[in-house]
Parts: sequence; C-alpha cells; structure tokens
Amino acid sequence: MASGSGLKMERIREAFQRALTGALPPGADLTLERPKSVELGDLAYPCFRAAKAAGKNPAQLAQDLAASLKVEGAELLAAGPYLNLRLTAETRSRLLVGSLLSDRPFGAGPASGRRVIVEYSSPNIAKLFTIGHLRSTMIGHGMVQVHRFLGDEVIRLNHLGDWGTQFGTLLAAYKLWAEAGNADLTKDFDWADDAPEKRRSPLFRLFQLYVRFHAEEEKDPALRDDARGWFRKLETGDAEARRLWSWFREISLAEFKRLYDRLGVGFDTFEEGEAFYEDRMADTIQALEAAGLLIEGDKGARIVDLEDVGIKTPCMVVKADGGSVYATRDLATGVYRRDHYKYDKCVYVIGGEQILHMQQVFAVLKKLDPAWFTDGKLVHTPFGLIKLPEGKMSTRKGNVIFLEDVLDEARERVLAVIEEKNPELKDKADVAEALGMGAVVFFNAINDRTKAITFEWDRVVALDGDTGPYVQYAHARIMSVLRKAGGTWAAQATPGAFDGRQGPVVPYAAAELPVDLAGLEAPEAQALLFELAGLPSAYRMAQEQLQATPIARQLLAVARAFSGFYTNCPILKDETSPADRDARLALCVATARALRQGLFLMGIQAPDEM
RNA sequence: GCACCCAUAGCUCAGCUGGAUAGAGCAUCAGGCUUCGAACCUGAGGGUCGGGAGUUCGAAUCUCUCUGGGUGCACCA
Repeated sequence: MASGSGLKMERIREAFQRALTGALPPGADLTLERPKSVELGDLAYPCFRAAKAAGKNPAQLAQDLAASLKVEGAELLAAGPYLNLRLTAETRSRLLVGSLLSDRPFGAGPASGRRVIVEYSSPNIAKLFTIGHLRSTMIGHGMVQVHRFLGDEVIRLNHLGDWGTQFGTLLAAYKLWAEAGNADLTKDFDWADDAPEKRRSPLFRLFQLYVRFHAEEEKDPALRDDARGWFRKLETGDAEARRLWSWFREISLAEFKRLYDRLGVGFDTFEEGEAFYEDRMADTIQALEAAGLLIEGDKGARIVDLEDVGIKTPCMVVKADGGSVYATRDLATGVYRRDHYKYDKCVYVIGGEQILHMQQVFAVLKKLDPAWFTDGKLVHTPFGLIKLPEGKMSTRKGNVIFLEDVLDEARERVLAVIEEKNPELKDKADVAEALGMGAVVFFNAINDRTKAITFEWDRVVALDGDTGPYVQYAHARIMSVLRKAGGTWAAQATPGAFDGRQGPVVPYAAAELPVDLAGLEAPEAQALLFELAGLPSAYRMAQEQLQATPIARQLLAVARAFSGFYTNCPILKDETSPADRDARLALCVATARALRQGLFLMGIQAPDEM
C-alpha cells in the first residue's frame, strides 16, 4: 500500500497539466484554480481562453477534454466552462492526512537561496507602545515567518527611532521638569495625574515629559528653540546630551524588549536604528553629490529632484541649516544595507501615511545606483492607521490606546469566560494570555492591511465568530478528543521543543497513516480535507501579498470545517467502528497540526486546553 | 489645489488579481446539549457590489468620470 507521504498534490497537479498540454495547442495558459467547494473537485481548469483560441464554446471544450483526458487517481468532470479534477475520497484522504502526518512541514517550501530583509516595528524611543505599533510589529513578524517557512533567509531589523529632533524635546523637558526633583525618573511627577500602578515606569515618565512639553509649547513657542538647542548639542557631541540620550534609549529598549517577549517577536539586532546611521550620512550625501543629484532648493536646502520619475515633491536631503532629516537617514540606511547585507529583497513595514516618503527614498536610491536597486528590490508594505471612534490617535496629545492595556483587557475578558465555562482549567493565567493575544493579533491580521481600522473594544477582543479564539477552540477540542482516545494519539499532535525566535516550523514527528480511511468518506470529512488542502496556497498568497490575511482566513475555513466534521462524524462513540475511529483520529491529528502551524506563523499560540 | 488609498448585506469585512448561483462573522429570527468540549452547530431573512459611461464572449474586479470618506504634499519623524 502506498504510504501517504509518497502521494502529493503537486504530482496530481503536474499530471493534470501534462494531460492538458497534450490536448491543447502549445503556449496555452495552464493556470489551475481552486474550485469553490469540494463537490466540484480539487483542481479547476477554466476553459475560456483555450476555447477562444480554438474557436470553440468553453463548455463544449470542457466536455471534450473531460471525455478524452485521463489522470491517474482522479476523475475529470466538465462543469459548465470548467474542467474539474476531482480526487476520489480515498485518494484525497490518503494524500492530505498522509502529508500532514509526515515529519515534513505541510506547505513549507525548499530553501530558495534568497535573502530577504524585513524592517518592522521600529518604535520611537521614549514613547509607549500603542495599539498602532501592533500593526507594524505583527505584520512584520508574520512576513518574517512566512518567508522563512517558504525557504527564504530572513534578516529581521528594527529601525529604532532613536535619533532626531524629538530628542531635543525630551532633553529640554527633562532639564525643565525632571532633573531637579526626579532626576532618575523613579518617582511620579507631582504635576501629572496619578498613573496606574502598572505604568509607573521610567519610560512612562519620559512619555509624560514628552506630552507635557508639547502642551506647554502651544502656549510658549520659545520652548521650541530650547528643544532645537538641545538637539544641536546632541548632534555636536555634547557630553551631557549624549549621556542622557543614551540613558533614555536604554530605558526605552528595556521596555520594548519586555513587550516583544510578550508578543513572541524577535529581531536580529536592535543596533541598526536611526542613530546608527548618524555618522554614515556624510558618505551618502557625498555619493549623491558626486552623482550630481543634489541641487539647491528654494530656501537653500539641498534636494534631489524627482519630477522626471513622476514624483512632484522633491526629496530633501540636507536642510538649509546643514542638518539632516529623516530621508537622509533612510538613504544612508539603504546604502548601508546594500553594502552590508547584499539582499534580494528589502521589505519596509511602515504606515501608509509615509507612502510618499518611501517613494522618494526609493527613487533617490534608484537614481544613485540603478544597477543595484532594481525594480522589486525595495518594497514598502503600507498599512492603514488604527483610529479611535472619536478620531485619530496622537501620542503628542496623549489620547492613545496603549498596547499593554489592550492585551491586558483581552486577557481579563478571556479569564472571565474561563471562570464561567471551564473553572477547573489549570494554568488559567497562561491560557488566558494566549487566547487574549490570539484575539488581538488575529483581529489585526484578518483584514486587509491597507485599510484603516477603527478601534472598538468589543471587536478587537471578541472571542467568538471569525476570531483567533475560534481557531484556538477548534484546536483545543481536537486535543481533548485525542487525549480521550488514549494511546499515542495526543502525542502525535504535540510538537517537539521549539522556539519561535529560531524558526518558523512547528516540529512534529512522523506518525503512521491508518490503512483503512473509509471512515473519512462523509462529506463533512471531505470538506475538511479540502480546506486543509487550501493552506499551502494561503501561505504563498501571504508571501506575495506581504500580509498574513490569507492565512487567517484559511485557518478559519479549516476550523469551521472541523466543527462540521466534529458534529456530524462521531469519533469515539460506540457506533463508530475501530477502523473508522482510527481514520477520524488521524484526521484530527492532521487538523491539529495544521492549525497550530498556521497560528504559529501568525504569532499565535494554540493551547491544548482552554 | 495636486497625488495616493478606500467605497460590496443593518454593522465589520472576504471575494484567490477578468470567470461557476457575489460569500463569512456580528446583529435579528427559528431550531439543536442524559451521548467525543454549546467559546459550537443547523436553518431563515437581508445585495441596483457608491452613481454614470466605456473596454469584451464575460466586470465587484480593468479604464474614464462624478460623489462621499481617509492619508499625504521639502526644512517633524
């Protein structure tokens, strides 16, 4: 008997395409689609184009092809203008369960030899993480995981906002309101509202200084000069400014790392933020100068004109006073990464409000070195803002929603549900954390990243419907069945030791495929297999679209299909024969593995009980 | 004013890059737990795909235009 792992959907697909090649004129488009449901089949060939080329009716062509072609292990059916390939239930079961029970990760790609940089998260020093930062952080994390899973080498960079004029603001504010009575930022300020216990950190107090400065600056514009003066001191290497800067950076980074740990997100380095490029900008400016790209702008600034590439706003590289700007650092960053990493693709996960800026930077780099910065090498992955029902969030104004508050609230709500539904559960706190995180992270991924999101508590931390916890619930139910089944069943769906920061693969040992899979003939079981079969293309789509959305949606489809299977196909009940029981348990193992792996790529855990 | 993004069921959104009868969740209504976990499942109602024109065998998808929203537009990042 063929062991399942020898049977692959890829082979079937190739055989189908080979058969089509023989029957159609050379050069015909052989793109195959996924039918809408398993009743139609497993692979679909739309006949429209080929029919047109042959001067035939598409439905007629589909019928002709169905009658003349043959593919081993499958039947070919004409369904209107489509030629569908449908596997037998036996073949479909063997193929998918077999793949998922092997020790090779289902849907993963072979090493591509490509090196991809993903720049994401990139928070500004001295600001607290808001719900807005979750977008860049988790979109980036998902991209890292998916690219790795599909075989790319990935370098994870955090372009920390640890330089720039906002440090003038911080330094000035610190000197004005902190140095005298609260130099080490260990005490609450007497001028500020009492902070909740959990926020009484030095970083939070820095944030309070920042907010106060911008409030007072409205009333007293002279403060602005004070801030500029401090930034100049920092740039010219003033010892005190440097010392404070370095300290601010340190306390910020400590908080950031704590949150990244909570999110399960990691980076290859934190040392290549904006400050890292401070002394590398001169070379880049020099190079632009040498290339003859820098011209003098209206008020004396040095700019690169981009009119010829369709960008009407020129890119300012050097301010009239000789200072650098954001673009200067980004250009130096681009040049450094070219020389240092020799990558194939660099993905910038940065908000949509910076589209123009990114276009400018990419355009200038392209002018500087057209041979290296080819099309597609630099990719901006913009995403929509998270807004509040009452409008835009603003760190300066202090009307923000902190990420930790969202995660905490989600955890509390989950805990309340656990107390109600499963009060005996052990490790309640850990499970609540995993589910709360699942709700928030999944919500962030479920919708197209380019669209703006209005933050509403009840939607972000929702626990039923199209949510992370729905997928996690399906997984927990499976594990519960597997535990009750005894033997090695639960172990088969339990991964070996792994660490999310090391790689994208959830490691499972090879398990034995039952000989008799007749227990999977029910339509609900076949529908579940069909959705499992959709996962590999969801992974590829996620890589192409640079977002985890397709994965989230396919996981929902799998979880939903599992619920249908679970309610209609008894597994451990007396009415089920031993052979059917084993087949269904094997499908449970396969599904649990698929769900856990998919969630893991998104940065979400799958508890065994909830 | 100019540029980019968005508009699909009462609400929030999918719709695999031009293809099969436009699908999910929430909400509403009607059902389903002495039986593997009801954080679940089954069913119902609900649509001029913002308006208009065009491209072709075929458009929610591509082009143009109008309307309504969002985001930007050189000395902040």
